Amino acid sequence: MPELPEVETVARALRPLEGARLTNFIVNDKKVWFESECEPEEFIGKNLTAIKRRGKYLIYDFGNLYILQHLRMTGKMLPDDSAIIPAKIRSTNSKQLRCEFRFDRGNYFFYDPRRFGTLTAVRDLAHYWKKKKIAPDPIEEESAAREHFMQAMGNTKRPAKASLLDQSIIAGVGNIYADEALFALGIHPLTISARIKKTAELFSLTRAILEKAIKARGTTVYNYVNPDGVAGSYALELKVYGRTGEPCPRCKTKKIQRLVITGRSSHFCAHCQKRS
DNA sequence: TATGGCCTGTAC
DNA sequence: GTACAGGCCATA
Repeated sequence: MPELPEVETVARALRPLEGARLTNFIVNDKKVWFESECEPEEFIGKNLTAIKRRGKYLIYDFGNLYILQHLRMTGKMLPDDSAIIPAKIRSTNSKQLRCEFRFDRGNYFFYDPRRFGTLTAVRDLAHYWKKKKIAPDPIEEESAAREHFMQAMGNTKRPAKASLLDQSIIAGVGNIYADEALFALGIHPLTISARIKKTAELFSLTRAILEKAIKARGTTVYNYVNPDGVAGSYALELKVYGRTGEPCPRCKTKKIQRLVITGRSSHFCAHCQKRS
């Protein structure tokens, strides 16, 4: 479920592990160890010096050697005694418990029912972001991210919705916050990106929505995401996402519509969000 | 640039 | 049973 605010919430919850030593590291699902520059065993015995984030990636900094974790749709980091992990999964050595981090300060499972999540070991972060075309983080590197966004948006004819989901244009935005940002500014999701006049405002508003969602500890739609088992509350703030058929909260006349754009569902108000 | 595939679970 | 799910990658 995680977009930037959810990943940030996870990073904050795991931050007490900074300074801890990784005493063991058990990979249960080989598929999780993706495009890595070394074997998992290389991390055993190392100190976790910092936990950072860029876009939707969690960064475990082991000092010139990093693990990048992507939670994709259903990935969660949970303490090994978490009640969120079903007993069935626990007792069958399911691959859904993708791996286990054992720190001298506590053990964590990477629990991921759909098994889309990944762990990637890298030595050179900057090189990795460049290779994967991940834009600067809109929260951590605001001005660089804004500059990049302005330039990239002016350069593409793709629909606004597709651009907001494109991590090479803005990092960390997924389907929920993309729909919310376009609604907040009254931009139709099919508007050609380069034709948007309020590009600067779109960046600022998207950033503001992400910040507000971080304060709410993220959005929880189907189940819990946070390592402490507490649900995020931003779902209460959603204006259009998942509200197909409900009256628009702004004009209160038209109903929220659903439209598939580049394979993903978009939610919007045809009255408040006109194509320019 | 758009499409299918990866996986499993849940809602209808 | 069918449709759908917050993301990304490989492929055409």
